[in-house]
Amino acid sequence: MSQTASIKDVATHAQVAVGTVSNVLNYPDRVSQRTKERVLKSIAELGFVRNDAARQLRAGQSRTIGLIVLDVGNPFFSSVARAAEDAATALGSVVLVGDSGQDASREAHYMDLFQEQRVQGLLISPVGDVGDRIDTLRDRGVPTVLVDQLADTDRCSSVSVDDEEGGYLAARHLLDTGRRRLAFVGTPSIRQVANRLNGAQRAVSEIAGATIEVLDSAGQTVLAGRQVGNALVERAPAERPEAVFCSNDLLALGVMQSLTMLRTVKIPEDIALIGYDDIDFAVSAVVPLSSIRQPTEALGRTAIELLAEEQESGGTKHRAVVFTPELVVRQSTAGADS
Amino acid sequence: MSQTASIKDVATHAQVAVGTVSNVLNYPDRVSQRTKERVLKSIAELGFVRNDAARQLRAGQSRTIGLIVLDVGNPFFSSVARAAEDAATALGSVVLVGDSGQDASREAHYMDLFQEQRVQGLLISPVGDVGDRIDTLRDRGVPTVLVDQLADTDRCSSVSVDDEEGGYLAARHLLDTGRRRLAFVGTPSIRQVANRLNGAQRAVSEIAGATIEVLDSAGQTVLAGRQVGNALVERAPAERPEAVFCSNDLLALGVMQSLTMLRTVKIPEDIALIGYDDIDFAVSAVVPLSSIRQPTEALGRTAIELLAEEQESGGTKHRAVVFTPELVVRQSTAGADS
DNA sequence: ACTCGTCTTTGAATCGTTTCATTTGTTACG
DNA sequence: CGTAACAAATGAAACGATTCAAAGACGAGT
Repeated sequence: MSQTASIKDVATHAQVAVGTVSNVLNYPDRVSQRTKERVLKSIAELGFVRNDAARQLRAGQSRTIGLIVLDVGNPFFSSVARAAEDAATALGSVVLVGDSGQDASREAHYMDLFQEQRVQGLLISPVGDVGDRIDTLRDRGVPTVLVDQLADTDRCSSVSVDDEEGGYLAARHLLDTGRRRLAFVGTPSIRQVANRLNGAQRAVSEIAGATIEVLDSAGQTVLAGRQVGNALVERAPAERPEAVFCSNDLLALGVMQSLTMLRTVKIPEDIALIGYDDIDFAVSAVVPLSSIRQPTEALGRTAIELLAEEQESGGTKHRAVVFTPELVVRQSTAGADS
Repeated sequence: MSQTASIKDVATHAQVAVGTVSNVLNYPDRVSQRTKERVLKSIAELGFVRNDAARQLRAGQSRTIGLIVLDVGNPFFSSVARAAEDAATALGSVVLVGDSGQDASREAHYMDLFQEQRVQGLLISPVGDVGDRIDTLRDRGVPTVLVDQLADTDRCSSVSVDDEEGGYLAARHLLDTGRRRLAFVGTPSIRQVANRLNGAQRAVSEIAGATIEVLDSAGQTVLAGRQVGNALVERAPAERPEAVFCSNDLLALGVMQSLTMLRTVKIPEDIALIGYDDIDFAVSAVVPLSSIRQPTEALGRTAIELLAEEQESGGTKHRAVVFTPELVVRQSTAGADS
C-alpha cells in the first residue's frame, strides 16, 4: 500500500478483468450492480487513483488548456485567468497558467512545454511575434486563441479589447478637461501598448496645439512607473507635462508614488494622471486613479468559448471578438478647465 | 505532417531504431556524430515534439509540482507563486498553480487532480484540515510542504511566517501610538488569521485598559473590507474603535475606501489602520498603509528547497522553517500620542 | 586469422490506461 | 429442447516514450 495501485491491482483484488474496472470508471451503466460494488470497494481499499499520464497517452489528448500571460502579478491578468479557469472547469478541463514575464524566451519555453503536454488548446497573450508558431500549432491540431490582441481571422481566433479606442478615450478625456501637453508612459514595443498610444495620438491630432511625448518605461510594473515618475520630478516644472497617460494602472500607481512623495507636484492640479485596466487598487490610491476599464471576466470566459468553437470546427473557423473599453473618471483627472 | 509525429516516425524517416532516437534525445554522447545529425534532421523535418504523457508513464513520475493557494488574485500569493516557479524552473520542474479560493471542496478537487497527475510534490496553503490527506500522500511517495502554515515536523515540512508575532507587532504598534480601543477584522476560521488575532490579543492583554473587538469579515478581499468599513461608518462615533487591524492588506484597503468615502472619519486621526502582507499597493493607498511585511520570495524559494529535501530523504525527514515578519510604519498609523 | 575490448545500434519489454471484438451467461420464446 | 436476443465480462492490442540486454562493427594487438 506504500506505492500507488494500478488498475491491474484493482482487477486482481476484485477478481475481475482490467477492462471491467475501466468500465466501472468510465461507463458505469455497462457494469452490473454487483460487480460495480465489488470493484468500488477494492478501489477504496487499495486507494487507487487514476494515472492521468496513461489515460492521456491512450486518449492522445489531455484535458488541459494552456494559458500564457504577460504577468500573473498584474491583477488584469489574474482576473482574466480566474475567469478562464472557471469557464474551463465547467467544461471539465483544467487551465495551466504560464507567466512569460514579457520575455519572449520564457514565452517560447512555455509554448514548448504545453506542446509536449499535448494541451487541448492554447490561450496566449503574446510578447513576440508568434504568428508562425500558431500556424504550426493549428496544423498539429492545437487550436490557439489570442487573448488581449486582435488576430487575423484567417489564422486564429481572438478576444481583445479595442486598445486604440481605449487610448483615444483616455487622451480625449485629458484634453476635454483642458490639458494640452500630454505624456504617454509605457513600452510601445508591446502591441497593445502601441495601439493605446495610437489612439491617444489620434485624439491629440484632433485638437490644435495639443502635443504628446512618449516616455518609454522599463516594463509595466509599479517599479518601472516609479522610475519614470522620478525622472519627471527632476525636470524643471515648466518642462513637465500637464497630464500623463500610463499604459496600465501599475505604472500609473508607480508614477503617482514618485510624484506625491515630493510635495511640490500635485495631482490632479499640476499633473493629471490616468491609467489603464481599472484594477481594484485604482480606487484606493492616494489620489483615486482615473482609468480605462476592460471587461476581464468576459475576456477570460469568451476565450474558453472560442477555444471550444475551434475544437468543434477542427480549427477551421476563427472568430475575433472585440470588447469596448470604458472610461472611469476619478479624482486623479479632476477638472482643470472650469 | 498535419498530425504529430512520434518517435517511431522519426526512426523510420532517419532509418534508425527507435532506441537510437531516444538516445539522441536523452544520451547524446552514446550516439555517433553521423547518426545524431541524421536523426536531428529528421526531427526538424517532421516537427517532432516529445509526448510528455508517454514519457511520464514510463518514468512513473512527472516533472511537475503542484501549488495550491488560497487566492491567486492576492499579491501575497502571486508573489510566493512566482518565487516558487523560478526556483522550480532552476531544477527543471514546472509549477502548476491551483486556486482554492478558500473553498475546501475546490482544494480537495485540486488535490485529486494533482494526485492523478502524479506530481513530484505538493505545496499547499490549506483551507481545511488536510493532515490526513497529507499522510496518505506521503505514504504514496508524494512529499508535501505546507506553505504559510506551521506543520508538525513528524508529519511534513513547512515554511511559514510567525503569524502570532506579526499580530503582536501590529497590535503593539497601535497601542504604542496611544490607541486603546482596537478592532480586529478578518476571518478567524482561517488558522493564519486566528494566529494573528492571538498575537494581537496578547499585546492587548499586556496593557491595562486596552480592549480589542473582533469583526468577522466575509472573506479576505477588498470587497469584504468595504462591507466591514461601511458597518463601522454607520456606528455612532463614540462606538467606533480607535484603531483597526486587518488580517490582510486587501481588507485594509477596502476598509480604507469605506472610511474615506465618508469625509467624517479621518485616517489616522480618528481611526488608525494597519494591514498585513505589505503588498505593493499598500504604499500607494489614499493614506499610505502601515503593514506587516512577510518575506514572500523567501517563502516560495524555501518551499521548493524543502520539497527537494523531502524527495532526497524519501519523505522521512521533515523541517519547519519559520520566518519573522517585520513592521512597516506608514501614514495610516501616524502618532496620536505626542 | 583470431581474439579482445570499445563504441554503436538494435528491438523487445514495459509503464497504466482505454477500446473493442469476442466469449460467456441468462432469459424468453417457439 | 433449441436458439435467438441481449447483457455482462473478458483480455489482447494500442498509445509513445525509455530502458537494457544483446548483437554488430571496428580497430588493435598477437
